[in-house]
Amino acid sequence: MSTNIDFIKQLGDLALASRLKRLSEKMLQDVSLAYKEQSIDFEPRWFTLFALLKERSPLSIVDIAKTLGVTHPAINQIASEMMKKGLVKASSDKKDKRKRLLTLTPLGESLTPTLFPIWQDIEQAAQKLIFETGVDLMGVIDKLEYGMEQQSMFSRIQEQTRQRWQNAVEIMEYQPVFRAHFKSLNLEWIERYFEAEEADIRILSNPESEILDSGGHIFFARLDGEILGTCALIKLDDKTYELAKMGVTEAARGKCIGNKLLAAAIEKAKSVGAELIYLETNSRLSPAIHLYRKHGFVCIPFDAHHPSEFQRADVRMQLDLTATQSPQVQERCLR
Amino acid sequence: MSTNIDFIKQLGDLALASRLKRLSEKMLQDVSLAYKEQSIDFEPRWFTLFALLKERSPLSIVDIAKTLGVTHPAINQIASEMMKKGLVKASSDKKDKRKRLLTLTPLGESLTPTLFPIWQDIEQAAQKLIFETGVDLMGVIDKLEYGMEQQSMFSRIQEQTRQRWQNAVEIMEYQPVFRAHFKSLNLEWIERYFEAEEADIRILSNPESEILDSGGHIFFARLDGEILGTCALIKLDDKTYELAKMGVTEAARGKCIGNKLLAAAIEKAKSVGAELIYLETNSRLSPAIHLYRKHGFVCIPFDAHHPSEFQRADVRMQLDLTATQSPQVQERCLR
DNA sequence: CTAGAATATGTAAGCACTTACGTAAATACT
DNA sequence: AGTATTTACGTAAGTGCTTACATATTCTAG
Repeated sequence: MSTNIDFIKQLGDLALASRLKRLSEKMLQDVSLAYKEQSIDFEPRWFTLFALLKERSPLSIVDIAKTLGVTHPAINQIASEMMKKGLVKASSDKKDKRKRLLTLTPLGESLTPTLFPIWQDIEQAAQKLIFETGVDLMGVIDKLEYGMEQQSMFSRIQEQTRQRWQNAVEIMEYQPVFRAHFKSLNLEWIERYFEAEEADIRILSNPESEILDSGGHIFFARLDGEILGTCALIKLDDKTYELAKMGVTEAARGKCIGNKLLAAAIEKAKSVGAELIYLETNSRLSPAIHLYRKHGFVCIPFDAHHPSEFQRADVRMQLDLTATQSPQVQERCLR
Repeated sequence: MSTNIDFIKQLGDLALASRLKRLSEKMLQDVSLAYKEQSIDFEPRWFTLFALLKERSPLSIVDIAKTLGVTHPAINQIASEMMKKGLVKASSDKKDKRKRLLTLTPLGESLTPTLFPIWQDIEQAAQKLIFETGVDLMGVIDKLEYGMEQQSMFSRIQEQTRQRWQNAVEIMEYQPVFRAHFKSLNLEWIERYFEAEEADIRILSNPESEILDSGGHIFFARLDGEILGTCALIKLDDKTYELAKMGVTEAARGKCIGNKLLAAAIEKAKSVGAELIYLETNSRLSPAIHLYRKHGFVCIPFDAHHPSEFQRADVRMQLDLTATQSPQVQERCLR
């Protein structure tokens, strides 16, 4: 029953996991057959536990599970099977009454001379198979395991997704048709966390006169034709701009839209010769503060004698554009 | 919960299957997480079926199972889940009423634009991970699959076992202490399949005078101190020997003991300058005949005018030692 | 020294496959 | 044409793990 797996091959790296699974299942099946053929009453899944107990025992259930990289119920189940066969026995730890310590029974120990030869056969068969591939397969598996330990497959996929989203997001400067978006995107977060103040309404209703006419800029993030985020750069003087009115719609969070908007604003400020970007925010907006930090903004003292235009402001930050950006910050912002 | 898997590594190639299994399980888990994180209602195990139906449909259950290398109940279960979600629909084949043909529903088709991007993310994440190993992993898996298709892991293990047994078997020439073994080993098979004849009793009871004194040889196979098989070489004339009285005890069949005994006998005959080995046997002893064939013996006509000493003889074979042995025969005998 | 957190274990249920087996339809073989 | 075999499929139960949860100890911080 040889199956034609060309289709699976054609799926490429996507089917990696499926193929590895099938491969391992077939191997374990064959090993099981080999035991049966020599009428050895031993299951392949007992092997790691047996080998571990042979080398160091007694060991507690959880210790074993950790060492073998499986969950403790798995060990529990395997151990109870082996106990039924009389290969393993359990005793409770004198010092820690929760622990149940496993050891091989004399019968278990006495099985070794029977098992050892067939293990050698299995190992050599595997070795020859691996040799045919011309690759140090165990080394490759080591590297795969190491790579996944460093960064899980899940996190790697996430990273790809973030990158894709970021590439798809388009940053644009203000156009009159975006006026309504500028207002609604900002009211969304203001009304969610605070209350709209008089200054909010004035600025959001008249972005041209309040921001653009005095030399400021407003940016919009568009994804698949939809405007999902905005932020403004208000000119304070020739060397100083204020970052304000940054908002990303709830549904589009996690797509790094804020990241890209902020990067665009900083880029623009640099290109028009600014030396400092200043901003006011609220301590409750920790994701925003985290984003500012990521881009190099640092907190400055909140001087109560110099009150903000906004009641909600309780944090002030700034970014010194004359300082050379640290490589770490640059790298972070690409994520 | 990073587990310290040094112990597993130490097991080497023996733990290959376990490690592959754990690796694939972790990957599939992470892929499942990635779907969930993007709130995509899709299970990793649907993937191959979905991709296959997308490319070519309709397809019957068994066809799909074969193409994807799993059993048909697996497809049945996956399909019924996907049908519950409205992604797949079934229709019966007009030509063959046994068949149930699967296709994607329009809803299923419409899922593609959602799925495609995340598949790309997964593929690229896998690609990067593989790249870190510095090896063409898919190529290696191809080779492993091909290698196991050529010869299953089971058969490879068997081969190793046979080789090990063969190496452990020790061939010795006659010593007086072996006289009883010579008799019992032969009576075992003679009485099982036939009846001991007068000539049997005479030869088995007096091997020295009947075989050795006239220039013959008797060989014994010993494994772990036990005598498990024997065979004799009777001198007919300076250039011709007869192979006879070959017997391996029932319990030790399958350990290639006969193979090694026969090889030793042929070797001895060559070394004493024989040009032909002749033998008589019975057609019911097909394993023995197969063994003789393996070593290059060929059947010769059974000339009834020239009767055998034994009633049971109905097959005559011979091996021409002057002919150069074909490489195939040589290779076969090493197995 | 004591409440709450952490740890070790057991048990149940779930999951993604498998094997085993039964039925219906198609095909092969006289 | 009629019977035996093969093929397609469904269903039930098994397998070897997992997650989820309950319970008993031990540790730890105030």
